[in-house]
Amino acid sequence: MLSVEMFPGLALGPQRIGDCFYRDREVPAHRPLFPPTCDVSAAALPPRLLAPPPVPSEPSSKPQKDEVKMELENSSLWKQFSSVGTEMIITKKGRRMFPGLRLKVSGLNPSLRYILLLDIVPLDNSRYRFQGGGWQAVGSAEARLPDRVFIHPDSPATGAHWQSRTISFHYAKLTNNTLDTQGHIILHSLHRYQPRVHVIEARDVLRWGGGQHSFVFPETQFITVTAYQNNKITELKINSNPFAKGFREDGMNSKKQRDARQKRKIAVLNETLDIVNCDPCDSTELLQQPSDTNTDLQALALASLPPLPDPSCGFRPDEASYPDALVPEQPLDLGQAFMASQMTDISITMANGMQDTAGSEVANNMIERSDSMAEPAFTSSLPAPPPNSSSFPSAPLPQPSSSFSSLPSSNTSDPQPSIPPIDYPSLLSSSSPTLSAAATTPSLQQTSFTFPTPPPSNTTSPQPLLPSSSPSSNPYHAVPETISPHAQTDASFAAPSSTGQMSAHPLLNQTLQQEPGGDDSPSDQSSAAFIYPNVLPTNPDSAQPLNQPVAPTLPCSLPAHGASTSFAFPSVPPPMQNLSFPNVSPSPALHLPPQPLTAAFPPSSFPHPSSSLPHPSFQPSSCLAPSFQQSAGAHLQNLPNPSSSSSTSSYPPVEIGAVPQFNPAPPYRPEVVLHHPSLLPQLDSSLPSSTPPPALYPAFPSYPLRLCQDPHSSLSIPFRHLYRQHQHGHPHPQGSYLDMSTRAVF
DNA sequence: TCAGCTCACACTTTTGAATAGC
DNA sequence: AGCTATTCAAAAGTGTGAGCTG
Repeated sequence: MLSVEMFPGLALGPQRIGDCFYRDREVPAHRPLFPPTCDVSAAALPPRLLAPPPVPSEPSSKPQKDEVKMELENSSLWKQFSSVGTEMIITKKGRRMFPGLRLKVSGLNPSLRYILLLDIVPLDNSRYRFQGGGWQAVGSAEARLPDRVFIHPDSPATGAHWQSRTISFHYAKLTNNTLDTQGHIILHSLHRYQPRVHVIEARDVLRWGGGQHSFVFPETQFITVTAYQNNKITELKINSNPFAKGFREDGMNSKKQRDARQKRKIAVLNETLDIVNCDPCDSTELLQQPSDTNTDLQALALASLPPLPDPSCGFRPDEASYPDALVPEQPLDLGQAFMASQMTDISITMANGMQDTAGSEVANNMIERSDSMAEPAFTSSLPAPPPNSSSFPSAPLPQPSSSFSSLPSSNTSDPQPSIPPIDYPSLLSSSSPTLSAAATTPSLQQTSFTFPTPPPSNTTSPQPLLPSSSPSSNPYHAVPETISPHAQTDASFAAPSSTGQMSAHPLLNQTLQQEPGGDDSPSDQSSAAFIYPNVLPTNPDSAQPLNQPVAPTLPCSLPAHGASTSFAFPSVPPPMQNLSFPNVSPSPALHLPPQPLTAAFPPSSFPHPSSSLPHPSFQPSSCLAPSFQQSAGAHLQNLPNPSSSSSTSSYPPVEIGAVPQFNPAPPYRPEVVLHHPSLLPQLDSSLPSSTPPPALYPAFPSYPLRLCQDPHSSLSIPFRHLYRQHQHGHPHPQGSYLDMSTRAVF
């Protein structure tokens, strides 16, 4: 369990509490977001600790931030899966997600740089089992696994870059290997999860302090499995995934073809048997056995026998389609039989293919595009998923206000419909009218982004993630940024005085030495390594523009060319922040009430002096949704149906708390893995646990950006793992620190 | 006994290198 | 020599099914 004690840096200053907000473009909702992991602790805390969102003193000083929107291009495909109950295979080596997350983002400042992240959080505390044709919660979830974040290979890239193309996270892999060293996202099997996408404004590569937006698409939630449980899902996967094309009706690896191959093998074995057994009498009897099973058994039993030279002897199974059947007497028959068998398959295949021309082909095309196209054209025999219903069994978990109302899944016969209905409409009700009908609007749009921090559940880590900030501290106010993301805050790159430092990796240094260019064009991404230049944990406040939440610095000490340099992420996902944190006084802020409006992300600890600074203010006017304010427990299902509300320009505020995934989650061992090449170098096992001497790095513009537009190139490099301080690690005297030595680093 | 997991398998797509042609 | 198109092999991504484990 991650605790503030272990990660002092996790403790949030008063200002941090305001980092997380639900934001509505039209009617900005100003809500603190708390990570699921914090829900538990939050639940235990008195509601009073959750100060109401401060009234926006400075409405929309940054219009563009309010305009940030994200669409799920392949939402229709996702909905098809969700209607059945999406299952995601997880393997030890890691498995890609299918469907993949294909997104379109808009509203970004074309000239600003952004980092896109993907993380997956548990939807509830339940473990599921596929029973009676549906998923049902059968017990409590296992201990939460280390949180890992997948950073889009293109990160950081300009808003123009992100907006000019479809953003795909299909390279992210899921694994159930808790000891995974590849940087894959670790999940438990038979648990429900919800992917989240975060857009972090990066003033420069070194600093993540700009606007933060989080997006949740309810239809993308899934249950992890090691083997598909629902045949419908299997069918959908096969029909939708190009790599599974072989398993389609017309595929060479289809059931039919596999059976045919098996029969041929059997035939071969039988031939061997024939050779072995030359008894004419026996062969006659054998020929009369239509059962493949019998022949198989016999063949297997006799396969080991030494072959006999007499080919004339032996039986021929009816299905012996082996072209080279050794039956001189009836070579033609055998051949015909074989051809007939093959032709049957072929004819069927062709027929299927012909039929598929309109269906399968379209499906294939769609499938092929599914990864690249927004709208999957897949049309399956499966009943169209009810717009609002999900086949996911409702978990018998305490979901104070869940937008997932139990809906009659396709498996109406299921005696135990435990599928929490996924009310897309409700969640999508917030969809912006500007979005295409096919596009799915994220249910959650947070103005500020903070990574989940470990819940102070256990005694060792009961430290509050949130600042002890009292309402008076007005934690919900974002500290106005004085510096635009573009502005090169050289000063900000000054060596961090904070204890937490991350030494730059050699690769990083190399990159740094390279021409910063700042060109986000893919062509520039020759290097898979994306360097996050060392950033000084200096007070970002001065540099941060108003209305911008104070970005937490993430000081990490990493070896750089033998010389450790300071490397700080002003605002980094909590997991990363856990790497090393300056002394942060633990605050009771962690004790947050389990209000439905809790932020999806726990406020990350922010070591820098921002605490003394005014809280970042989120355009209250734009961030606070009246409906939310009125009823924190408002359920998503109460939200207007997207279809009906599509015309509405305003996004109904969505309570994260209402979303199952944001419900209290079991304690977990916080662990952050940045799936980005640039982070790899930093993961050297040689990383010093102590804070290296701070190094001064040039401003962001001067850093060469190695954008990984080519996923392959970027992926060729092992993901870097940034581990949080070990659970049992002891807090650094000066506060949090990166204890890389306690954990295996790859 | 059984649910869940691991692994090998066959198939497919993707990718990059090698080659040929202009 | 440089560029483009084609071919080929390797790598990686799929679901399946047998076998293993607790």
